[in-house]
Amino acid sequence: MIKVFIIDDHQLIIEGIHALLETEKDIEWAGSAKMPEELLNFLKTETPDVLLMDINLPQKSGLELCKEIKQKYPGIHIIGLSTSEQASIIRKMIENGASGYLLKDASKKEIIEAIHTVVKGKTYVNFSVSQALKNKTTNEALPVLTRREKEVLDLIAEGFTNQEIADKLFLDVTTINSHRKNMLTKYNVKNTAALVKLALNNNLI
Amino acid sequence: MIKVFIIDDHQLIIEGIHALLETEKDIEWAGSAKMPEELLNFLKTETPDVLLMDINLPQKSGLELCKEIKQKYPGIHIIGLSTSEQASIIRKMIENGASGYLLKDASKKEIIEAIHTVVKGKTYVNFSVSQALKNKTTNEALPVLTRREKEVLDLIAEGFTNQEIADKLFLDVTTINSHRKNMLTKYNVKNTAALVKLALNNNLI
DNA sequence: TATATTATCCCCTAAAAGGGGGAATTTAAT
DNA sequence: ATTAAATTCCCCCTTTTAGGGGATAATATA
Repeated sequence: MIKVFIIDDHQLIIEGIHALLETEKDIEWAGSAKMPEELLNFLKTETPDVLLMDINLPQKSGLELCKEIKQKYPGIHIIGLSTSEQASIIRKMIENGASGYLLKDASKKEIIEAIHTVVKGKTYVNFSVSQALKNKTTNEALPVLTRREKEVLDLIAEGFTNQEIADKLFLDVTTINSHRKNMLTKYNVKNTAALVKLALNNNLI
Repeated sequence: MIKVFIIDDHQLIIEGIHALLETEKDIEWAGSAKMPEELLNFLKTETPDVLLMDINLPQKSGLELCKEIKQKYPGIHIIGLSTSEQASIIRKMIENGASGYLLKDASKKEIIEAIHTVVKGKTYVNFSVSQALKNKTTNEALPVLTRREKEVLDLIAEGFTNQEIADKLFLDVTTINSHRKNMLTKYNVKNTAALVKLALNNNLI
């Protein structure tokens, strides 16, 4: 019997997957959690074989949680669950110890296949995901914002001008402008509007 | 028997809800769709009692689809399904003819209750949603983007200048600039960066 | 410690956006 | 049929951003 635990902040998805797996004879429902702490508490007493993990958790990022769990309990096979096809995120999940990655448009068949694959110690990614990984080889992981850049970009997105930001941060206008231009260059976008969109779509701010 | 149809772009959610409802004796699974066209095709031959609709569909906004369905098939009771707690969106769904609204963190109990409620002609919103509606009375509904404004804003967010947008849409630069300025005024934001942020945060684009 | 990155500031010019008006023509809704 | 809303275009002028350079000090990081 494969013991499967799920962490997802949406009750409906938990119950939906529970119902999906219930018909599988070799899969045992270990339980579910909506918050990272619940999961960590659970793991103190019990150890599931497979952990399905939504990577868009509200409090903690799935990436960090994945890393943490894998360090403490290396025996647990983690399958990331998300709507995101971002190659960079998927890669990072795998780097952080996940054994698999499923998009939420996976089918029942795929999720069961994934569970069976990872308990054997193999890695599973479903078709759409592997497509995403292939198609976006060029699409490297996005550059990271430095602390200052994030600070500036936050204020830009709130509608402040370079001058206003400079005043707030007690810096020169040219400094703010440099940061702005650096960000445009490093993310390869044409102007601030596109920068803000990219940043919001990728949870940079 | 209550015939329930679901439209959602995520296969896993479709199958999860399917599995959830399967144990209910008075609920019959009418089918599912991932795209609006599939749904519209289905409705040409059959008529479900309840339509569960994810409002964050990729192609068409749930709001429009809801309106369209209700006009053509007033007998169908629509329940909006979403992760968004935005009062403005929920209100608009109801205005556009939805009989209910469920967050994806609803439980099995709630979804079944919702189905039973709406077929009686009543309106159902789950606890979290009604809380959201109450708490955000101050949070007025955001102005709506007109079709043209949305078109322009999409292009602005992609990084095009007024001139480039004008060329694309075969309009004068001043027209695009007017739209841009109108949007700044109607959403009461200081510049394009803030406009893009607001639009993305509220699913306007 | 040597090297790379980050953060800060400076110059210049051209392009784009923003702020204030106004006005005519379509479209949609009552 | 008559409003109301949306779409289109125009003026003037100022502020802000973008693009091209470059330079120096402060932190990390190997």
